[in-house]
Amino acid sequence: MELSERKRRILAAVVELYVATGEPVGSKSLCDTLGFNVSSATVRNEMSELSRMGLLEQPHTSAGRIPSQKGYRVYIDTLMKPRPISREEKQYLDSMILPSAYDPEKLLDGVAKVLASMTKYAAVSTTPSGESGVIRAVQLVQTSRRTAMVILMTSAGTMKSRVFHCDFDLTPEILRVFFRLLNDKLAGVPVASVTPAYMQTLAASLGDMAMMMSSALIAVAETAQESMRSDVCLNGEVNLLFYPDFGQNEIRRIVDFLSRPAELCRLLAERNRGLQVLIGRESRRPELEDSSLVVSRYEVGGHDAGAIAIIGPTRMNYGKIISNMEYLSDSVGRMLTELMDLD
Amino acid sequence: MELSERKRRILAAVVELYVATGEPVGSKSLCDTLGFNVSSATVRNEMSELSRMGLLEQPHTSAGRIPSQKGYRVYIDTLMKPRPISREEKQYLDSMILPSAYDPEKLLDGVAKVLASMTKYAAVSTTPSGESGVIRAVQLVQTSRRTAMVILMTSAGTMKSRVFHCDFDLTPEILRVFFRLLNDKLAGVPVASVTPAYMQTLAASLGDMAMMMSSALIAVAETAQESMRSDVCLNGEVNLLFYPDFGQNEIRRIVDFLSRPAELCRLLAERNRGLQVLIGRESRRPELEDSSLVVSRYEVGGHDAGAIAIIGPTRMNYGKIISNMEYLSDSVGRMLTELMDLD
DNA sequence: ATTTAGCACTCGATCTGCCAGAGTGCTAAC
DNA sequence: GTTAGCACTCTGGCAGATCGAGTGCTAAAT
Repeated sequence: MELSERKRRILAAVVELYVATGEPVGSKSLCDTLGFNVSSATVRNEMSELSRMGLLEQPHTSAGRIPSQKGYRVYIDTLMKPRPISREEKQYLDSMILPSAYDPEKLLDGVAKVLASMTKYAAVSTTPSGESGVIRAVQLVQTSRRTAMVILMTSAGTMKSRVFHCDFDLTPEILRVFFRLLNDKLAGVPVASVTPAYMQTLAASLGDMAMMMSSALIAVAETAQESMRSDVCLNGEVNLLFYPDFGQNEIRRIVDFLSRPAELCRLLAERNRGLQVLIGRESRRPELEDSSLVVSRYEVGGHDAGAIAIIGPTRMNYGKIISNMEYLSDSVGRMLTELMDLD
Repeated sequence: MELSERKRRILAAVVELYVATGEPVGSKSLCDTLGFNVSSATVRNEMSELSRMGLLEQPHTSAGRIPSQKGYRVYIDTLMKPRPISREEKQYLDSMILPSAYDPEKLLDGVAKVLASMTKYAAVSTTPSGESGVIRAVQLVQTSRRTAMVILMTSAGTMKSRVFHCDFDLTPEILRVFFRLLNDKLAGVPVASVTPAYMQTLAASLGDMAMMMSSALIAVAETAQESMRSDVCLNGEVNLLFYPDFGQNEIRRIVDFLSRPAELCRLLAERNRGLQVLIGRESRRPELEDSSLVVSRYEVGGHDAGAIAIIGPTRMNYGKIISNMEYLSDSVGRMLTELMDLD
């Protein structure tokens, strides 16, 4: 599997040319573009060997070569020079997400937007999952005469809120008492254990209060449940339309896949920490066999929390994307850690 | 411009057949489908006259007829029988949006989602605009040692929140004092007048407090600013891909238009109350000349607040959509009014 | 032992002409 | 006013011809 220097350069050139133009690369144009001092015939021989090794393939007999999925893999792992992100790019990314850095969901939604508009691919992000977190605090705020808001913060960096109605006028006193009770009972409790059954027993221990505040208790349970869920933010699916790589059918399959948040979430969750590139079938999702996925997990307060990702044609400018996504997922983690005061 | 009963029936049948099949309707198939006791030749004569009146048109000489934009207009205004929404449909719609009825933005986003999935067109909704509202209350909640959340409610049914950081540990006392100050100064003030300049003078009148809480003041100003904005929720753009009515080019123009929230917002804002159908060029947007727009404004607490809309090909099943959208915008209005305790 | 030039071959893309089918408009009869 | 009949028009699909890009192989050159 050792490649000669010349083969390495040829493979890299094929990938880069193909990514740039979208057309199979012939021996002639390869010679022209990369000023090798060899003839097209030599290049042809090399290419033919790369084909035999499974790194290049031909759409049909009399066409040029395109990289195989294995070819892309070798390119990414050993040939591609990582292009460090520039100061301008950093500033651009920061400036796009900073305005929504006041709320985890808004932030991740903003990240998906900027990713989509920057890469021109489809972008996905998941909000921090509070699955393994414990309740840090519950807050109660009156929002009108008979409505109030429950806000539930977890140690995993989530913050969820919900408005509820009462059928009597709320007073600061009532809320204060109930606030004490709630925090006494719930602080430090793993969100995962706040099930309907748990709330039942909690209600029992509250006596009269539980009757009055049943809508509040329901709201608390719902925010707890919701803290465990990762929201999936999807953006820029339409970008995929403009790649000739995808036909009507591929598009349908991909869009259909993207429209299933649960599966998408699972796909992003089965990655390791850090950044990972999945080319075509490597994702083990038949719907994505013609697409590539670049996933980068982010951490909040030192713990793995969520992911950002883009999905595009296998023919993708990996170099540019990887550095940007690494920076972006770092930024997100930092901002959320700060926002949630977890540092 | 009076149409004979037979012409009316023929026009209606052409619209309905064309909407159903997407193919130009010929005299023969018209005769078959609608069991008129006349021959295709007679129908041909009638159709030819409808063409002369500008209600039908022919893609080319030897094709069947399709409705012109004027034809659709006549159909919608005078021929279509409003199909009342069924109990099941109501239940379905309610069940889809109820789970997100705890927050205005979530709700409108949910509405756009259900609209898109139900109609298979692109759906848009705008969150309530607080432009003309006054501040009902400002709430402050501690969310961690050094962070707190500002929540700002307006009489227009908006509720916006923002987390801010302090560089000292917050205490309930500080927050309580600051809460009193804020509400004294801001309750009843039109959100539109809470400009940076206004906050400047407010800060001046707060003395020491203003220094300590400058990040809070900024957060308040930002929530006020944001209360005035309508957020645009967009969903289901990809649905448009699957209509043969649109070619690559039309799709590009439409998607491009949809990606500009400001214009979209303006388009929805220039409508009257209630529901309106805009066929093709009636929207006065060249990008939408091949599409139709169904907009329905909703009210919160008795005042016009926002809109929901769908965008699809001119060839659209208007009857079904109109009744559903009327119900949905009513529901949204009701839910928000209740959520914000404005009834 | 590599590299190169030359050449026959393959295959997709494009263009052409052709034909069938669907639908019309018109005319003349009912 | 309605209908049957007919000539006419236009699209869409299909078959065949041609073009061009690119390959693989062979034999000569370095």
